[in-house]
Amino acid sequence: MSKKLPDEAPGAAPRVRDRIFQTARELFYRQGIRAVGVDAIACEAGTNKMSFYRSFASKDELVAECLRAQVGEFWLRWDAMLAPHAGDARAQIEAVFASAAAKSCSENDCGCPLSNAAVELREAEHPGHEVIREYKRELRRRLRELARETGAADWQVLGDGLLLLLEGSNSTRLTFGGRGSPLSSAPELVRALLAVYAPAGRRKR
Amino acid sequence: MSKKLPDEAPGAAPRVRDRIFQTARELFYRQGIRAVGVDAIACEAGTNKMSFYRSFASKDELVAECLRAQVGEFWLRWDAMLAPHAGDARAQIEAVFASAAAKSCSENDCGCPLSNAAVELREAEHPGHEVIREYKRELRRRLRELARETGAADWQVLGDGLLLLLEGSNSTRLTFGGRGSPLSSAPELVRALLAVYAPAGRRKR
DNA sequence: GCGAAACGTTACCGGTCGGTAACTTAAACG
DNA sequence: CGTTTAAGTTACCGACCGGTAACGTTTCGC
Repeated sequence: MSKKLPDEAPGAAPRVRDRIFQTARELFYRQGIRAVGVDAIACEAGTNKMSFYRSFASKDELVAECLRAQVGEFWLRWDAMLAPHAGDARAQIEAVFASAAAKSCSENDCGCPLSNAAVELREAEHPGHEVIREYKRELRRRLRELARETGAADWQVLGDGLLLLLEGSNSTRLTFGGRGSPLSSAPELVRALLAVYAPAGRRKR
Repeated sequence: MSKKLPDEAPGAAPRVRDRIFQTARELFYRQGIRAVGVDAIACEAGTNKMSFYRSFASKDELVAECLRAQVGEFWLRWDAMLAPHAGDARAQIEAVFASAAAKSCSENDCGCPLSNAAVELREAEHPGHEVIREYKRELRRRLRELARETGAADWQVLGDGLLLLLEGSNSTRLTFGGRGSPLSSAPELVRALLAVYAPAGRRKR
């Protein structure tokens, strides 16, 4: 606490660890986790492998930490996205899918980094597994909660439907292009599901 | 054509190339493409690396051929699955999702091998890319065709909805367990979408 | 100024990667 | 029989993998 951290100075070079971390997140997301070695990460971050291992115990630990950071930032954006429509679950759901559609339509989007990591990391003992698993469970929980707040009787099914549409949008992103892809239909499909499962359009409480 | 092929004899050892091919497909699917080396494939197939390269030009070519075989077998199963309900697009759609749900609920299922390959193979020049791309386009085309045959006015959107639900089911398979997973709700969600987009329940022609 | 972190540099380790050369063995064929 | 073909065997290649040891250099707090 008494340490003076010369970080956060605008224009100043960030600490090596942070540079490595951000570089790794970018490379992992764009090229895939298994396709990027620690040498490439360190080099791209403007340092070398030795400095890498001074900041991270292993590549697997770095991967897990990248995934944790991804989850944390995602929920921050999630909360900020739902806040303007507090109390209106229907609007919140539509905001989620509008945001997902917008992000996916942008160039250079590679889908959900957590889902992609689940495909790449198949060894059962990888430290990233728990991160992915916990994230997906939480995502399902939140979507079901939103579905419940719409007043839908079958809110579990509706929530799972939202989850499947969201995951499907992420999954198709790598093969279908941004515009004209099936995920541009997602917002309309969400409204269709809402029309079936929460037909009254009644707001929470 | 004058060659006598001593293959297909029941109980006889298949040709080396076929053994390698089937072994590779299994290992690629279970452990991931990048996680399996040609040495492991050859060894698991009961032969060695040299025999591998006598049958396949490179690992990338083997991967592409595995993906092509997967696509071919998938459409064979697809056609066989739809045949009993010829002329009834609604029943055909439900058959597709019932089959997908059944397969996903089984143990050891790892989702769609083509979607997984799309995540693992990010180099733009990989020969497997075209296979994946063509398969996904064809899948979308067929689902939209089925949607159109239900008489739905917005059959493009309905078809894309079916695609997203299917891809979402595949994507969630690696993180959520077989039973009680969101994909068990998929058949019910399909009926909901059909109720919205093809409410008359009218059959083709 | 001084000690102590933080960081850069070089070399190295064993292992595995995809891929190849050269040689041997065995079986199928006429 | 001899020839051809498929297949097994061994050794090897350069490159890269994740990870480490040892040693300089810079920078910062005190």
